[in-house]
Amino acid sequence: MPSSKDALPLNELPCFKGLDPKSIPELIQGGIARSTKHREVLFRAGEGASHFALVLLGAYKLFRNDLSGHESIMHFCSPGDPIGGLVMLNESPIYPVSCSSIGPSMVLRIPRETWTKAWANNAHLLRRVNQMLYQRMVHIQDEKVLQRLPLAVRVASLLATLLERYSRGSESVLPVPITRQEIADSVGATVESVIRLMSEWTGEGILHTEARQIEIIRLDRLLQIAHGEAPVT
Amino acid sequence: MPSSKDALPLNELPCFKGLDPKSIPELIQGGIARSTKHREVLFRAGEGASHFALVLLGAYKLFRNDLSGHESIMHFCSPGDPIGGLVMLNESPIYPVSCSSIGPSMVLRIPRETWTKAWANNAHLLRRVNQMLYQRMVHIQDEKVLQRLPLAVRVASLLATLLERYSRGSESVLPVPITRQEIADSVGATVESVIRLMSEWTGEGILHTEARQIEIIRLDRLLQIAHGEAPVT
DNA sequence: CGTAGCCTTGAAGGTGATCAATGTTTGTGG
DNA sequence: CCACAAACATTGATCACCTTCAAGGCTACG
Repeated sequence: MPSSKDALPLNELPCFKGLDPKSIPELIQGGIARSTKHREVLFRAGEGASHFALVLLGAYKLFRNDLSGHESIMHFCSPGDPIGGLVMLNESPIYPVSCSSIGPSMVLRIPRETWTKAWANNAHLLRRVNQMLYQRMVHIQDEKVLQRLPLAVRVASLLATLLERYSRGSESVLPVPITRQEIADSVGATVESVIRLMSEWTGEGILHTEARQIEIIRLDRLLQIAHGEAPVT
Repeated sequence: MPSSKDALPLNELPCFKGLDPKSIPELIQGGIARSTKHREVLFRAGEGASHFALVLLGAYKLFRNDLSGHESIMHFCSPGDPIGGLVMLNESPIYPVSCSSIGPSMVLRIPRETWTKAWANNAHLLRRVNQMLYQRMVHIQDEKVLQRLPLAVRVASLLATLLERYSRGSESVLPVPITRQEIADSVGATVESVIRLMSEWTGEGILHTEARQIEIIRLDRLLQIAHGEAPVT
């Protein structure tokens, strides 16, 4: 067992919160902490799902490729997020999405066996998983509602959401090195379009990018744009 | 208790399949079958979720409205689908979507109490619900992947999916009166664009519409379009 | 028989895609 | 530590797809 497991406050992860700490070892039995480098692939859509995982550090993206190979990003995972927890329910589970890390990251990789043994019959845990799934669902629905709105609205929404979810405290810098390509893949647009928008916003002092770290200087204005109240330029 | 409840083979609904038939009455305690007319609203996004429901007959759409009031359709529900089952897990649940019927339909409306009493601690049922939720998630992800592809691909995909999901047997007519506006709201486009496409397809003998019933004559060609293999016109 | 909901068609215009070229940063191996 | 490659960022020109706006027709139903 890797020592890192003890070092991390597992019982503070959202899906374990409130549980009897003594029951946790059972839930992560066979779990191995795995570090991944930037852009390293954890698994690919279509592979058999032999493990699920909990994000410990960094960030991961869940995505799929369309016919022409373009990536479509479904979700950005931050510490505490379960990965592949939902697919475990199936008999012969197959990952519906691919997963790769953004920046150096770490997951706790837990064999499916542990799921069937310790999770599948624990109503409390199942409700927890359900709830996280529900939130992810609402989130993806939020994005769908935005589908018809102008690109500026979608990008502004994404950035605001990421800032809210990722940043601890009142930090205004996204702690994850997200590229403009990834932003484009997430909102369903091209890099060029995203760049044009963000360049404009940088010029207006709303954003600032340094070493791939995106700083949101004027969250208020970004939210205005996200809500379609942007003053006509 | 309405007599219709006994008339319907509840134990054949996907979420009850395989359960001990004797346990079912407990699961639908307080449930009332409710008929709804075409376009009747079952609940609105933002309302407190006092009930969940199972679709018995007909169809329902789950949707949300964007800033400017446009509808965005998240899901079409067919018989057996649970409605609002996921949101039940929250403390003070609030519907994340609105729901209205398409054509005359019927649901079994079950009070939240029954959920907390009979469902919340039943691991088997929770897994079932989880699984249906999972499928809905995969489906909405499928749609997101299509987001960047041409409208023709998205509409063709939707029609093919609906046919597959809704039609019993090898029927080629969608048994639900879906309007072009609803198709547009589902794929994130305007009515006019959808009409132009479908008119063209009707001209080519792929589709046929009569009394708002859409018949898919050449599923093979529709699938070609959906897969981006459409011969250049 | 009139209204409401749905379908249709046309013309004009814009948002964002595509293509192409170039600059910049990061990472890697000799 | 330098050189080279790979990944990322940027800018401009052109063009297509789809939206928007407008007007009119069809069908169902109270």
